[in-house]
Amino acid sequence: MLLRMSTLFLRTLREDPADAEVPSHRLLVRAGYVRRAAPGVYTWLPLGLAVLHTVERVVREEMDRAGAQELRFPALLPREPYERSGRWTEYGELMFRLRDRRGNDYLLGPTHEEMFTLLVKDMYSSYRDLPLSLYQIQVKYRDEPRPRAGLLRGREFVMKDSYSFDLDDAGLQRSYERHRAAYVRTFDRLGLDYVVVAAMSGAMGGSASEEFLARCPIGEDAYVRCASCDYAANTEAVRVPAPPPTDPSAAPSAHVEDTPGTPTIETLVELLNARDDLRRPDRPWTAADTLKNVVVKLVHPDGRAEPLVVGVPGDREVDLKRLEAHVGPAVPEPMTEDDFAAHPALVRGSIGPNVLGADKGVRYLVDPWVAPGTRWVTGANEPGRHVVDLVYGRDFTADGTVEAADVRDGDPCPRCGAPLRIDRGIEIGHIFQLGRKYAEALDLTVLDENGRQVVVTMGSYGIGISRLVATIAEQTHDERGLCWPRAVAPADVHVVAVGQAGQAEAADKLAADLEAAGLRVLVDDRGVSAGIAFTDAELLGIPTIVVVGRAFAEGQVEVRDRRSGTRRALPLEAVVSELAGR
RNA sequence: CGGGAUGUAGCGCAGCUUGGAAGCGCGCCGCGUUCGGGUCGCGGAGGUCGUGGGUUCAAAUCCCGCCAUCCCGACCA
Repeated sequence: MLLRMSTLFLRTLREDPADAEVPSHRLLVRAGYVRRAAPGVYTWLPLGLAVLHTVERVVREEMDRAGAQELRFPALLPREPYERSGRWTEYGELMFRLRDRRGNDYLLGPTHEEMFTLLVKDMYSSYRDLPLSLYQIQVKYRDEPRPRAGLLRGREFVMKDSYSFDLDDAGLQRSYERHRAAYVRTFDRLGLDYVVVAAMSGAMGGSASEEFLARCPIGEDAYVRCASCDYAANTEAVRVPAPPPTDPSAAPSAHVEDTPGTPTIETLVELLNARDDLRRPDRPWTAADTLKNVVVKLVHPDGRAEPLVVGVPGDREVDLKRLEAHVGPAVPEPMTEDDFAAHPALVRGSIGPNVLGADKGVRYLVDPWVAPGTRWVTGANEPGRHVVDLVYGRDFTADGTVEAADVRDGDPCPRCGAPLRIDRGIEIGHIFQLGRKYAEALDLTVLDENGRQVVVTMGSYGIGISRLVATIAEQTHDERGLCWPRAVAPADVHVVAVGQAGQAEAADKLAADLEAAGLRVLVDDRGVSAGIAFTDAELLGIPTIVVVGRAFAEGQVEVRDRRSGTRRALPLEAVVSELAGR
């Protein structure tokens, strides 16, 4: 492959586009790899498409190696399968819907579990056909409420999705492990810095699930990692270890106290510490001794809304993202003034457990930090009064527990107790053990060796291919521009000619020789000034830059490494063997 | 959906406060010049000032509505 910049469909931009914030987005647009077509929708220009294709190829090779078979569904899908699985409703606004001239409903596929399941149901009916893994690399559509950061969160994006079909749980486990191994190989080959973390299965349903997160400060996912053991989890999926049980009989009976002028946790703690009769003998009161009952509105997919009260320690916030992972597909939202007006029993700022509970019409869940035997100060359901020494399990109970309190840097590891470190990442892959949810809904069964109908168990596995392009750019760029790893660069060598004493001709010949030696070559034959040629070469980010310039008169060229910036002189005739022999 | 900001030439922006002939830089076209880090000079092409209404002799500028985009929070590959 030989690309000449004089004819390549490319225009680099000197300035950052106004709508781009994160580095990968800015650089991919400036370097002429992609262009925005609509919010969250991008056009792939020749160089960008080359990178996309390379990433696809690596993914494809590893999926094939893992024994999965490629096929491809349409992006335009009929309503019916999604109606059957319940997702026509569950997916809500996130789904692009359209109608044909006859008034039939269609959608642009946000994911394809239904289609795969139905296809296998159509074609297979025996346990002898299993196990089976199928995949496709395809464009997905999701009407994201907020597309962001260029390719990182688009409304149209390229995804590799695969599905495994097994007769039993052990088979599913094997298929899952194969996919996991294939993902590790794929992301290693692409040169990514990533972690594998425990995840919630979310809207997909099912049980075990892990995410592959590329470490990156602008990532949208927060995860924790244990400093001492190998525990790692998305913050949504962290399980807080229950505090050691305390002896409730050691606590005095609960008593209501007048606490005027304490609208906030902070003022309440201050007052508790200031009152001689309430002061703790062992240590001062802190916000962590208070129980905060936060009201949220739980909105169900069918539009129904109900209040839900979540009890968390007063020094922590309710993390709506974590909460949602446990109450999905319902979505928790903050309460509005109107919502509070509809529930006069809930006195804002003073909500106590004795008015809560499913039996009283308001569902009440507590975070695991609120464990049996723990002692709390909390609201007494009227302004200016609080209950002290209220013991969970003795004085009040909830309808259940839910992991909802925010996770902090330094929180104990659920496995070994060492402090957790919190960090951010970009979700580049997600693997699920779906189980039988879709197979049951769509009636995918096979006959086992005894001739009995058995429901198939499934796994679902995704890689965000277009997102990977941006993620790699994000992890590898520097202040001068893109800086591709060799495995995904749109070319191997960028040849630049500067000067007029025959350099252009020599560069062109060198480029042709490099191509003949099997390298992918980009040559800057535009005849622009050296400054422009060098700056663009650094912006485009091809790993090796060869300069045919000043030293050409002595038969020398300069070979630069884009990443390290190192430069060395080589005789012109040695370049091909040197670079091709890499 | 809540909060913040922005819409003026292909791109990046000024002009708006205080209404009075649409500007600058980059890019693009032509001629010359220069040639290892965005050379310099001369001459050009290119704009319904997001949109609808209002005020006014006169609106990019003032007022009202709408639309769009970006950023920050709740969703996901």
